Order: sequence, then C-alpha cells, then structure tokens
Amino acid sequence: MRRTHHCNELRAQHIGEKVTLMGWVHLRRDLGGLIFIDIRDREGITQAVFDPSDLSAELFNTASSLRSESVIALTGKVRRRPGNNPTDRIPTGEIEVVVEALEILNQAAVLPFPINDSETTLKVNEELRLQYRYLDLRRPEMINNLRLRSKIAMELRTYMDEQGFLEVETPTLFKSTPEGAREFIVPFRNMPGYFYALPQSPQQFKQILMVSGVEKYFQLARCYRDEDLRADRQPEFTQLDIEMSFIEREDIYCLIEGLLKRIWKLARNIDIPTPFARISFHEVMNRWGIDKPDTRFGMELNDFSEEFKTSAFKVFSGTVAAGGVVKAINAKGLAGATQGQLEAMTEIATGLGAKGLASIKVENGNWKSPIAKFFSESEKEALTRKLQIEEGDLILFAADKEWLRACEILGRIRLYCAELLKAQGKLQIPADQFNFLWVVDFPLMSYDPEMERWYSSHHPFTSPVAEDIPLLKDAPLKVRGQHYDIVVNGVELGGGSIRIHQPSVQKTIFEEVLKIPADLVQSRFGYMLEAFRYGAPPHGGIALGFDRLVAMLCGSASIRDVIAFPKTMKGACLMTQSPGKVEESQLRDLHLTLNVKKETPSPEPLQNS
RNA sequence: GGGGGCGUAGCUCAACUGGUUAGAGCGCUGCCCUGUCACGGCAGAGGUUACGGGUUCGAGCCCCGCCGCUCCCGCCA
Repeated sequence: MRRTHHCNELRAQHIGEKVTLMGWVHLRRDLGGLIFIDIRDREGITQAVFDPSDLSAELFNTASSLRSESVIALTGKVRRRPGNNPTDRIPTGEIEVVVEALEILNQAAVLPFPINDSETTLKVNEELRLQYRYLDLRRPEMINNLRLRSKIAMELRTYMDEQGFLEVETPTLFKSTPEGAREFIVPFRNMPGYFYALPQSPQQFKQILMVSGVEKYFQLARCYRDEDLRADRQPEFTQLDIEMSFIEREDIYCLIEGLLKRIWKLARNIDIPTPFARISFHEVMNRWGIDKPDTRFGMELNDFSEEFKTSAFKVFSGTVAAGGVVKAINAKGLAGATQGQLEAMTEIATGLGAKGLASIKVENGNWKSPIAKFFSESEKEALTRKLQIEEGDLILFAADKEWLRACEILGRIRLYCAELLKAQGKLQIPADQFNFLWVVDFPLMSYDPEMERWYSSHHPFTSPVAEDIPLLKDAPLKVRGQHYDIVVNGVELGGGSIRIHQPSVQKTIFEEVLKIPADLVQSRFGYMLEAFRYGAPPHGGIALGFDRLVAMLCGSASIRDVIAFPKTMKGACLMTQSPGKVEESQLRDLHLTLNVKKETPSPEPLQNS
C-alpha cells in the first residue's frame, strides 16, 4: 500500500476516486454503528468513515480500537458527504473517504498529553513538551513554525545568491579566544592538554575569507556560548552571518533592508518601508534610554538640566552643578500606579545605581509628590509644557552625574511603565507593527571601572571612524566605531561593523588600548595579523540572530518554539537527558581527571510505560 | 552568582484563616449508541500533593532544605 494523496488534498473533484491515505489518528468519533476517524498528516486532516454494512466485523472492530495518534493507512472511495453534512471546519470538509481497507502501521500508547486540542496543549507544562518533543512538534502550530523557519531560510539563501554571495562553511572546532563570551571547550585525544573551543561566531574566519578574496560571504552558522540563558538565548543558536569586501556602512544597510523586506513579505505579507531610520547611539540613549529602543510607543525621555540648574531642589541643581543631568518621562495615565509598583520602579532605578526615583502623580488637579513643593512656578511650567502633563499622568525623574546612567535608568523605567500600561489596556500595540531602525555611531571603546580597563563596545575588530584613529591611544572614549545594530520593536536583531583591515591599527587596538599582552595577541590572533599583511581588502559585515528573527515572524515569545530541539534554561535536553556523564575510558583517552566537588544528582529518569 | 513565579490524578486546574475519606473537566477502561465533527449516554479505575526534614492534636496549605521548570538582573566582545 502506498499513499496516493496527503490529508489536505482531496476535494469535490476527487469524488469517486479510490485513494490511500496515511497518517495519524487525530480524532475518533465512535457512534457505535458508525465510526468517524479524522486522519492527520503534515498537510491537514481528512475525515474517514467506517460503515459496518460494507465491512467485515474484524475490520470494524479494528477501527473501533484505534487510539489517538496511532499511525494508520486506509484505502477507500472518496464521496461527497451525504445530506447537509459538509463542514468548513477543515478544508477537506466537502468530502470523506469511505474506508474499504485499514492497516495499523503503529499502535500508539496512551499519550502523556493531548496534542489534538491546541487550547489545552498551549497550557501544557513546557517541561513535559520538551521531554516528549516529538509529540509537541506534531502539533500543527509547531510544525508550522518549523515550516516557516525553513521557508525563511530558503528565501534568504535565494536572496543572498541573487546578490552574489557565496555560502561558505567554517569550522565549529575552533580555538579559544580571549574576551567575549564564555566558551564551550572540547578536549582533543591526539594532543593531550590541548582543547578546541566551539566558536561564539565565525568572526575570524569570515574576515579571513575576505582576505581570501571571497568578497561576498554568508552562512547560516551555528554559534555556541556558555552563558546563562534567557527566553531569547540558547547555548547553541543560529545566526545569519555576512561579510563583504570593498564596501561602506551604507552597503550593509541596503543589503539588510532588502533582505528583511523580502522575508517580512514572505512570512507575514507585510510591506516594511525602507530605508530604515539611522539614529546615533547618543540620540537613542538620550530619547529612549536604551541602545535597542522600542519606538512603537512614545514616553520619550526629556532633558531638564537647564531648567533645574538653579532649582531650590538641591538634588537636581546639585547634580547639574556637578556636570550631571536631570531627565524625566511622562508615563501617560499611570497616576494610578500602586505603592508596590512605584517601589518596584525605585528598585529598578537603585539597581542601576540611582540614589532614588523621584515621581509626581497628577491626580485631582494636584501634583502629589514629595518633591514638587521645591519646584518654582517656571519649573512647573517647563515640566507641564515639555512633558505635556495632564490629569492622570505619572512623571518620573532621574538625576545623575553620568548622562549615560540617567538615560539607562529612565530607559528601564520606561519599559516597565509600558508593561503596566499594556496590562491596563491603556497602551495597545498592533501585532503587525514592526519599527525597524539602525543604531549607529557607537563609541568604539567602553571603560570597565571594576577591571580598570577598556574593552571593545562591539568587538576588537571594529574599525574606528577614520578621522578618529589618531585619538585611539590618548582619548579612546572619543573614538567612534563603524559599528551598527539593527533593531526592531525593542529587540536587537543583529549587529556588525566595518572591520579593521590594517595590521598596524589592529595591533594598536589589541596591545595599546585593550592591553592584551603581545604574546597572547600573537598566540590567539597572530594568524589574523599575519593574514592582513598579504593584501587584506577593506571589509565589513553583520550577523543577524536567526532564531530571534524566526520567533518574531512566528509571533513566539520564546525562541524555544522555533528550534526543533531546544535546551532548558539550565542547558539540559529533557528528551535525550543531555549533557551526560562519560566513561572512565573516555576520560583516560583524553588525559583528563575530574575534580568535581559536589556531585550533581542525575536528572530524573524518563517514565516508561 | 542574585531576585521573582510555578510544581496536587496521564493532562489542565480546584481544595476558605491548617481541620472528615484531596475534588472537577478532559483523557483512560468497560457497556450502550448508524451522520458525527470538542459526538452523546451510563458505569469504573486512577493520588507517596516533586523530594527530604521540621512545627502542630492535625500539614497540599506554615517553616527549613533540596530538585526541576520558568521569568528577570548580573553575564551574553
């Protein structure tokens, strides 16, 4: 028996044909003298009917014993559903298959959770779904996520090919690099004491490919980072990795805008307008207090340093006198915030280094606030005008000697307030709104006061803006990097930069700015510096988080829903029970001995029926 | 590393300030049912309340510990 059609194929035009379908028992409706089976495959559902007047008792009994999710093959004639029984519940609802032969290909055991009722399944414990991932993936919602992911990947490859890119694979057994994320390392039997590291990204290889003359490279690359996980972070993930030679920043913007336009059209039939806004790091911090702003709602940060320079409120005037800033946002309609919510906001603020969080509730025509009594009429007027204060508003202030910190504090508060307003129904954001923008002109270097050293804001291969190169050694803070991030709806979709292609500049960054010892630079990056000596073209690139992109287009809050076999927040695979222990002999081969202080209990064994 | 949430039948949930034999729907098992499509009807089985301690006359509920899942901060060049 071979199948003749899939389960979403039969229509009125097939009436009278003898067909064979194969699939899973989706739903059984046993009327005693008549049995209906919904048979399901990847494509859809078809109703089959068992009529005892035409069937052997044996076959009819077999049909009545069918369990949910058993795999069956059935053969029969297609007919129009009699009477007024067609249904628009399923696309095949006009017809049904009158079964003449039935074969059970695999009898399913009782399921650990229902999969034919999406309402229930949506609520099923994710732990259970991950343990029985194959059942979870059988659900139409999950199959559709995988399908869309595949379609996006195909479209992306087509687009990149059209643009003249070569897909090149790079090694996943790489070497450890200083800086960056914690790495997974892989011991190597043939070289005792030596380890590979899994790549955090193909960064070095893609630059080397430019030196190789590939000119246009891309890859859907697996990357590995041994860091703590989040809803949008997995220890292994996929990024669309791109690198090009002989280009400027605008070339990358153009390429990515074209790509995203194509993908959004394909996946959501949405025409996203291009080009995207290009906004400097300084401006996004100043207006939204975060380097990945969600611009779908306002509540922007306003600066009041000038207005409070001579204020009677010493906290504000003192901060300005010390070279700091006073900033405020208006959380429209949030005057009803509870004490607990205000405390939560204060906690967010102090967690970021604020001394406190000043606020004003505008209720019953009054400014309810511990600090408003210090404000002069002109200060109040300025607040009212610039923040467009009305009845029911909540005003929140951040004053800090550091401009950046004041911005970050209010940026975080802004997002928290937006969540509250959403929960109260006072802020509504359409599901099909996508606000893309480029964030540009990042500072090349940032300073870590704890470690007392400079580190690369993006990564150490990022090229400074040409005219800022002379400032590198003496005023690193003033050097702008040719780095860019693509942001949509408050999510960083990706980032990249124009790279350094001159060995002297790269050496300066490594040794004189980052203060990586020369011998370490030589052992870790020596091959790159060497490569750059033999004709390295100017080049640059970008990487997009592919899982995040797909999750966004699927409307999933978690990237776990668009990855076939994701890991839990602790990095475990609940289906295969990985990671696992290894045999003593394996350790011996690798010349490793364990020094485990606290025995980690083995995960609970799978329950077998 | 830190903070929050969750864990009760196979699944989703309930069980008042600690108080009888821990309930319901779905699923499962058996019987009935010839046009259903969440089919319907009747009956039944099914529980170490994640796990280990403690307080109490009495703990699903309170306390301590521990495991797992999840969300956030730190971290993720």
